Formats: sequence, structure tokens, C-alpha cells
Amino acid sequence: MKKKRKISIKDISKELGISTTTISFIINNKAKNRISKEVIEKVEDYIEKVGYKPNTTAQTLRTGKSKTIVFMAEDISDPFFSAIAKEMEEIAFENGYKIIYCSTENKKERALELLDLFKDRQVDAFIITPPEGFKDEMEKLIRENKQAVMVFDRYYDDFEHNYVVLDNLASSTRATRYLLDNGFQNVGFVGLKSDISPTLERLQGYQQVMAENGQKDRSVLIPFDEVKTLTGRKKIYDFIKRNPQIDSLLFATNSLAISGLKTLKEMSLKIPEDVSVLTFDDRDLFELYSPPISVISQPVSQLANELIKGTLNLLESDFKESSKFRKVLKGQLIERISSSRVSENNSI
Amino acid sequence: MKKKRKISIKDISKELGISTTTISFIINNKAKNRISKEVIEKVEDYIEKVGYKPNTTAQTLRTGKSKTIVFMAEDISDPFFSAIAKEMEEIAFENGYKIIYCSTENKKERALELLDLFKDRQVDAFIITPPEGFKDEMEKLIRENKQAVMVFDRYYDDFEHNYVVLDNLASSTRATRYLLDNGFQNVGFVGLKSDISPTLERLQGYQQVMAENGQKDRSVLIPFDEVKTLTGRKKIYDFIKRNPQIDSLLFATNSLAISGLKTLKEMSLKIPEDVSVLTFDDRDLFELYSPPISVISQPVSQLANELIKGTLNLLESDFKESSKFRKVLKGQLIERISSSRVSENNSI
DNA sequence: TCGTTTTACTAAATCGATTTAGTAAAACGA
DNA sequence: TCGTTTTACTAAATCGATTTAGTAAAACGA
Repeated sequence: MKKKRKISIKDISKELGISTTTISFIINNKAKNRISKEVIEKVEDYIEKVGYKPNTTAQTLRTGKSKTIVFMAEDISDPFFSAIAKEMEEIAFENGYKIIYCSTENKKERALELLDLFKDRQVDAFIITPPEGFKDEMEKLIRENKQAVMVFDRYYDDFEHNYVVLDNLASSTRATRYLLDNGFQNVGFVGLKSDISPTLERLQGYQQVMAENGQKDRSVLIPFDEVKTLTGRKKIYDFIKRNPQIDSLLFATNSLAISGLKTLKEMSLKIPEDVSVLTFDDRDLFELYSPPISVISQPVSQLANELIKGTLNLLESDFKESSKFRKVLKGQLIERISSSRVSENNSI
Repeated sequence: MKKKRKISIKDISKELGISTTTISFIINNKAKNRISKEVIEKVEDYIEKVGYKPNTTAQTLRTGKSKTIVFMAEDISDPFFSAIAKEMEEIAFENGYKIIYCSTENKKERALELLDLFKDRQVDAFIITPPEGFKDEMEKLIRENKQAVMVFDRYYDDFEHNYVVLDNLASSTRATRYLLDNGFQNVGFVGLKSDISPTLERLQGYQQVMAENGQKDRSVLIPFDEVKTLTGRKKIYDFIKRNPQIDSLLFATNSLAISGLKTLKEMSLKIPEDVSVLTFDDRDLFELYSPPISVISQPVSQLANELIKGTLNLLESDFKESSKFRKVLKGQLIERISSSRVSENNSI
């Protein structure tokens, strides 16, 4: 088993007696109107024959383009993010790009570390779900303008940037109205304690509709770190205990809903008779739950498509048109039994 | 906003009047016993001061090492694989490696495409979950010995390779015995139609125990592509209809179990009264299901740790000790209500 | 016809590191 | 004391592409 060295452009040059310049032009489709048909054909045939593929590292070193995109998600093992990741991956590969994934865990320090790591590793673009309190760093990154930057799932008011987000305000408004329309008066809101836009807008949409309808704002905000823990569940438990009037719960994320469902089960509260449930983000768990849980589903395919295509477009155009790409997509309310109207005589 | 070029080793060389050779030695910790303390300190201080980071692309071009690992999973959006991915990612980063993920969808052609894509993109290692019928390609890849290759979740008998797998035979044996011990006589098996080792071993373990106990083998195998479809569910439905004696079902994967649970719901069969359920792979869905579903849980953290540390070790040792790394980990049976003993008088 | 333009190419520099093959001076050693 | 070894460094080659700055020959044009 000989270790055969990979063939290089120089080998082809020697073999065919044609300069590497000419060969490079042909490989990169810059041969039109410059190189004769015969030479182009000769080189292309030879490349085909020996299966030559240019060394991407050398190309990156020379051109400064690495054909690499970093997707910095909140948590790549969260079904929402991993579904997005998978769809993007395929389109990226088709376009000759590779994606590197990482998870911030919604921690500023971790995001900063990852950013530092990749900034000096010749990456072409960042698709970022910024954690809490990361605004200044994002602004700096975008201002440096060294890579294309696409912000996902959240956005900032204070400066221009490219982003793809759900219309969280409209979705939350719609969700709250729907619960009220279904006869639930005392809707409680379980959200995240966080300054990122979806969190704020989901709460805001809820509060607006409640105020419009002369209802009280009954909400609890759980810190990101506590969502999946006993502490988080305890907070939801206390919230429900403190507000016995609540006949309906709107959860701001799928993780909150899962902790909420566990809590409701422990409290032996029946869904939807004792309390109806509606949550953001669909998961197969919600469809299979007893009873099936109503959701505001995010258009995963569409989000992933906009994200990756938008990013690729930025890269194509050398991102001179930067900071102008904005997509706000609609959520879809999927009604299941957990939020269905309950006949009047049923009550705790 | 000036575009300031990144500082290079040459800039340092000029600035300090020290050759790039010396600086390179210092950066790469090869300065011991070669370069004077004063010079080392001078260079290190300067590097610290200006925040110099070597250009990784240039390093890759020169050394042939890219510090990149490709993780080719069956489906990166499957919770099992995304959980593994996330754990590996962190350890890889800590060690200066980045991971590129991709999904084969269990399709040979797709895996081949991806392999081709990465083989000539200077990747240091592959962690692969090979799809069906990919044995020859895997053998070839390993024989070429250009990258470290770690096989995950499955293995081959015919040639030596590094792998990390679950002890599927023992787990399946244990699971089947447990169901029999719990009073279920007619255990049915819902598996994948596939030639990969976990599938075969899970079926085999089931069959062995059934035979030992003088019970009939009642199994159905669903093609990978159909698992999440109506066609797949129809096959499970028909299987149950054809075998009305079945009082218990063992599912070979979490996806099969989800399709199975949907089917059982449609058929209005009660768990565990009409049919008990046990499945491979834990998911939060199973814990929250009504009733909670018993599982054979794979040790995700441990698997991820062995995979990435094993791979990093291969890379450290220039993978000369290749094809000797084998880890077979134990599954854990988690008992929940879906497989609990049912009093004798209950029957369909 | 002869200066200019176009065509079809190439030599050499370059991206930014590592590594090979050295050297001058100091230290050693019998 | 003087040949050898050690110490502390460096110049130049190299990885494999792209790009800059050219050139010789052919075609053109008045």
C-alpha cells in the first residue's frame, strides 16, 4: 500500500506542459475569451481522467474564502435548532459550503469564547442566535464587517443587521386571543426571564391582549438555566398555587411547556378541564401527549431556507448589501385538545 | 473604519528582528533547549501584547492537519444523534478541534457523496454511522488510512476497525427476558429491515430468548424510509391485527416506538393492559407519555465521551495504533408503567 | 506598411505558516 | 591548544493554489 500523494496543479502543469496560471483559469471558469478551446478541452479532459480536485486549504489561504459557515445555536440538541440545522446543512453542502455548529447555552461567556475561536479561523459567515446580553458584541462583530453575519430567532432595534425571526408579537397576540375566544378568561403566561426579543414580544403580545380585554396580567418568568430543573418546576408550581383563578396557560417555549406539563401532572390538574394549555414550538411530544397539546408552530423549513439562502446571497454579493436582509415569518396555530373549549359546568 | 490586516508571523519577525523560524519554534513549544529564555520571553510578550493568533489555514496547508473532525450521523435532527453531537462538540472545542456534522439519512449514495466531499478537504478524522450496505466503502476508507476513522453505533465482523457501540445483543436479551418475567408471554418485536449490526443484534437477542422459552418469534421489520410514514404505521397495524395473541411489544428504535404508540392509540389498545410496551432509546416523550414508556436507555454521555476521546487519542498518536479501539457499552433498562405487570384477570 | 490592439498564453509573487539545512560563536575536553 | 560538540539562532524551501504583471505572435487598420 503506497501512500500516493494527491495530484496538484503543478503536476498537471508539468504533465501537459501548460502553465499553472492557465490551468487555474480553466478550473475557475475564467478561461472564456482568454484561452483557446483546444487547451481548455485538453486540461478538462486530463482533470476528469485523473480526478483532480483543487486543494481547498490552499485556495482558502490564497483567496481568504473558506466556504465555511458557523451556526451558533442556543442549543444544538434542542429539537427546534437541530431541525433547522439539518435543513440548512443540506442546502449549504449543495452550494459547496460546510457548516460548523456550536451551542451557546444562552451564555454570554460561551458565545464570546466561540466567537473568538472562529473569528481567527477564516470563517466566511456567522449565523448566530445571540444569548442574553450579547448586543454590544453583535454590534461590534457586524461593524467589523469581516464575515457575513445573519442573526436568527431574535433581533435588535438599535442597529442594522440581517435577521430571520418569527413574528413573535403577532403570534403571541393571536394565541392569547384564541384562548380568550375559547372561553378561558384567566390566561396565565409562563415565559423566560430574558431580554432577547422573542421573549419580550411573546410576553408583550400576551399582556396587550389581556389589557385590551380588561384581564389581569398573570405571568411568571423563569431564568433560562432553571427551565429544565426542579427549581424551575417549583416556580411554575408556586405560580399556579398563587393564582388559583388561572384556567389556561400559555407557555413561551417548548422547554417551558414540558416542565409545565410535568408540573400539571404532579398537581393532578386535568387538561383542558382544569387548565387549558397552549405553547410555542411544536414537537412530536405535544402531538402524542394525552391530551394532545395545542401549539404555535414555527415554520422550520421556511426559517432554515431563508437563513441559509440569505446567508449564501450575502456571500455571493461579497456582502456589500449587508444589514438589509430581514425576514419575519408567521407562526401557525395548531389546535389540539389541550386548548379546546370546555363546557361551562366543568370547573375545579 | 480601516480594514486592518491581521498580523502575521512575518510582521512579528520584522518588528522584533527575530527570524520566523525562531518565532515558530516558540509558538509551537519547540523552543525548549534551543532558544534562550530572553528571546522566548520577548516573543511571548509581544504575541500577548498584539494578540497574535497563527493563521490556521496556513498551518493546515503546511502540516496537513486541519484540526477538523467530520461526524456523519444517520440523522443529526434525531434526538439521540443530536445529544451525542452536542457532547462531542464541547470536548472537541476544548481540544482545539472543530466538528462538521452531516446526515446520511441512512442512504448509501448520500454517505458516498459526503465522503467524497470531505476526503479531499483535508479532514483529520471521520466519526461515522455507516448506512446500510456501506461496508465495502468503510473498509476502503479505513484501508486508505489517510484519516482516523471511528465507527459509531454499529460495527463489522469482517475487518478491524475502531468503534463505539451499545451492547445490543445483551440489551435485547435482557429486555425480552424482563418482559417474559413480567408475565407477558407473547412478546412481539418491531424492528428495522436493515443489515446493520444493532438491528440484527436486537432482533437476534429477542429471538434467542423467545426460543429458549419455547415461545414463537413474532416480529415485523420496517424499512428505514417508512418508519415515520403512514405505510410504516400500516405495517405495524397489520402486524398486530395478524397476531392478536401479542400482549407485549418490544420496539427496536425510538422512531419505531413513536409510530407504534400512534398506531396503538388509533387502535384504542390500552398500555399496558392490552399490550405492554418497551423500546430502545430514551426520549423525554417516553417519560411524559401516558402511561410513561419503559426504555432501554443508551448511555449518551458515555458514548459521546468514548467517541470523541477515542478519536482524539487516535489523532494524538498519529493513528498508528489504529483499528484497535473498541468500546461496547451497556444499556440501562428503565422501568416505567408501560411494561408493568398486569393482574391476570385483565385481557382483551 | 507599420504602429496598435487583441489573443493566448506564462513567470514569478503571493497567501502565512512550518521545516530543512544550515552557521557563527561559545563551551568543552584531552 | 585546537579539534569537536553544543548552543542559539537564521535563510530559504515548502505546502498548493491564485493573481499580478507581463510577453510573443497574430490580427487589425488607415
